[in-house]
Amino acid sequence: MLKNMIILELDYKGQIFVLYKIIHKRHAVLLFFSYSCYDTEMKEIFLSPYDPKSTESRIYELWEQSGFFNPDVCIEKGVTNADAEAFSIVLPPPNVTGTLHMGSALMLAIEDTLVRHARMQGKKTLWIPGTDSAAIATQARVEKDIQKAEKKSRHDLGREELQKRIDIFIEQNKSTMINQMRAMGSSLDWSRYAYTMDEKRYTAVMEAFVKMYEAGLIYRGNRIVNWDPKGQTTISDDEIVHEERKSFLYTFKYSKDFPISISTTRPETKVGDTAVAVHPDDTRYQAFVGKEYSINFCDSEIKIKIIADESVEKEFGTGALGVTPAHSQIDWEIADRHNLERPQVINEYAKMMAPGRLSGLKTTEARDEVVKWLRENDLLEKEEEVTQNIATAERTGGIVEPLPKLQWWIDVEKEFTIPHSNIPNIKSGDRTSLKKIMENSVGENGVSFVTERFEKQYMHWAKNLRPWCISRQIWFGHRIPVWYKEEEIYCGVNPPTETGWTQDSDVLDTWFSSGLWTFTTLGWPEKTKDLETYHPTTIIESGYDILPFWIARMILMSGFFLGEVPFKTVYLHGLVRDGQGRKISKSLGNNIDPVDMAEKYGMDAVRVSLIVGMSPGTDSKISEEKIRGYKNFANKLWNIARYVLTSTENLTDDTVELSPKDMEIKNELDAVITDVNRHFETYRIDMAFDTVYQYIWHRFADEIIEESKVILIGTDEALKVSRQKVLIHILETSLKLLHPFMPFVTEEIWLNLNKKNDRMLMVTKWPQ
RNA sequence: GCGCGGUUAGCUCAGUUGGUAGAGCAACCCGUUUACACCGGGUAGGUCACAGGUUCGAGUCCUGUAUCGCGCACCA
Repeated sequence: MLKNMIILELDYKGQIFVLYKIIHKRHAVLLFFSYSCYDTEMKEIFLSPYDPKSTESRIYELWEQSGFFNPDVCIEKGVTNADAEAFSIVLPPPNVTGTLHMGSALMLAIEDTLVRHARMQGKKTLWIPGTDSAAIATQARVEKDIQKAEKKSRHDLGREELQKRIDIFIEQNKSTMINQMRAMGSSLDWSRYAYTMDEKRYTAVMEAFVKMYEAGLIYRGNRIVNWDPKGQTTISDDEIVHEERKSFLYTFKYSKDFPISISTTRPETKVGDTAVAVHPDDTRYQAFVGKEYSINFCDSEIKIKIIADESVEKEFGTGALGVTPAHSQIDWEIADRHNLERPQVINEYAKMMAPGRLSGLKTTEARDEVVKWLRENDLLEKEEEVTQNIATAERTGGIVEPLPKLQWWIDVEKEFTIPHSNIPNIKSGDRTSLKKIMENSVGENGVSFVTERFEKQYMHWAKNLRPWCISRQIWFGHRIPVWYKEEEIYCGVNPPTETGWTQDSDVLDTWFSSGLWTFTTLGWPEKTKDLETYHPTTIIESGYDILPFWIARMILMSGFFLGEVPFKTVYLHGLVRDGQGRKISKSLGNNIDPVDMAEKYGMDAVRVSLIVGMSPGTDSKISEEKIRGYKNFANKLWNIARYVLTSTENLTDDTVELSPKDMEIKNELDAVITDVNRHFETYRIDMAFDTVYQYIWHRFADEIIEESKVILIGTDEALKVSRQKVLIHILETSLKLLHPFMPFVTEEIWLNLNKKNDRMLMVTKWPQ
């Protein structure tokens, strides 16, 4: 009778009225009669299709109230042994400026799966939640909002007022973000929540800076930096995106008397030239090496020395390089080797500082002006169109202008004595450097990568490590704990007590504090129990796009401050793309919002859709159809539970031995468990899920249950009871195996299996 | 330029130490008889990018080519 009916329940005067809509081909007939559920054994909840909406928040509340997200509570309540193996993950803190997107949803789904699995295995399991202040992005966002609403710049507001506005903005966004993480079902230990700018973390960052400064690894120096004129700040090499553009390569001479022609794509910088470099072996120019020329170039008096340097390629252009030390990274290094002057000719607003006709022009205008001048003076020899990679700032899109600036740097090559070390090949008390720490931390007994190719990428990056510029000219962030008074410098966690000191106005690169994240979240610089128990963390899980930014910096920082690696394993996931494999972008309008999708299909379906077909390090696809498919799976499971429940109600004697056939079925399930465990060990959770999914749907439901229908109407009592026992066993095991992936629906079924005295599914023992 | 990946069914992807090619979605056909139509049963669909090599045997290992993508560096 119940088949082919859509059941609508109406609660009326304490009775439940049920509307059955009987489907008969295309005709629908409505019947109306009352049906009392209260007296029956069967849980009325199973009469309707699974409804994630009414379930999920209720279940999450139950979990949270139980306290089991906190490993200390698990030990206290006897769920975990006090001496169990530790398993810890720090959540890569999502940016407070945004809402949860599919990328963070994937991250949460993967990590929660790993964490729930570990917890059920009886490990002391800690997953630390956090949010990130994302200094530059946040400040830019708030400034933009203020500019739009009030037509004011940050300078109109002042540092303190801007800070206040940012704080308000962040408070609002933080709760949205945290609620969305909860909606995902994330079993994060909220009692250990950390925010990158909270008091504890702030102090820790200050402490870290001071320690590195005292070790001589942080220094202030005038070097060439990547300056973003649009964002008015320095940026690191990693924040640069190269864009291909068409431009012209000009070949010319500085003056009629100058013996060598040079080529450039940026003629406007040539007023800052102090040398022409040629290769030492280049016979064409050897006679001129060492000569100096004074020239009036486009209204600027310049002095050009001809030098020989190995870095010049004979074959490129004319084989001679005009050296502009102040506005080119390579030229700056050449100037180092040859002790050249470094006049700055472009300022922070990308405008010319040169005298005469170029004075005050934008660089692009100056370029035209210089070319015009060259033509007028008959100095331009060649003009060819070339495609060039131009450096732009990732955040603002501004064209990066290399400039010399006084900034704070971390010296990655400088040697220091490491007091304590667990890093492979580095012993306590050894002389070492940050670069050596980075190179040695990865490999046997150190950090291992789930996807091998990222290890190669990492090593490549570590080998080419350069001085790291850590100061940023913005207002929101961890302020550099350095004070100046005339010629004196003071560096300390607390400001100097006497008057007359002014603090450095810059803040730290956001990756400086992020690098400390695995241990500042565990209480460092204090020697806490958490730090001892959970560090190094078991695994770091994040998108592969931040490998150099974050993973590498954490290894560097943890190595320096703790003498150990920050994590044992690196699991990097790919980008989430749309159903056709395109990048998700605003212009394509192909964004799929995880929270919207969860409203429609349930969070379990969203989580699983993200995990299926995702192998570590490879981009994955998400589409609404896929999510719908897994909603159906949740419902399938729901109905399996309903069937097992109704057909085992009268199970009386559970001492009966299993029939040979049922024994076989049980062994088969054990093989599935082994497979799933093997996949978990290699972090192939996509395959682990697929194994469970295939088993439940196509073996358990399609075959075993179908078979059972015959057995259960039969007359052989022993066979019947045996089968009932096996059905219950398979259902319970399935729920356990599935729980890390689909925590809500499995917990809900578990709670309705009349197992009131048992633990919640999230802390039952994982099948072995 | 240097380094690293991918190329397997119409689409998206698995394929763990070499041993008869797999899944999901889509397509097509059939199914109103009690867990589920948010379902079931079935059908069709592949020179595993190409060329060569190792091997009794290659999607899997080696060499080369094509092509798409990623990372790093940048040529002034």
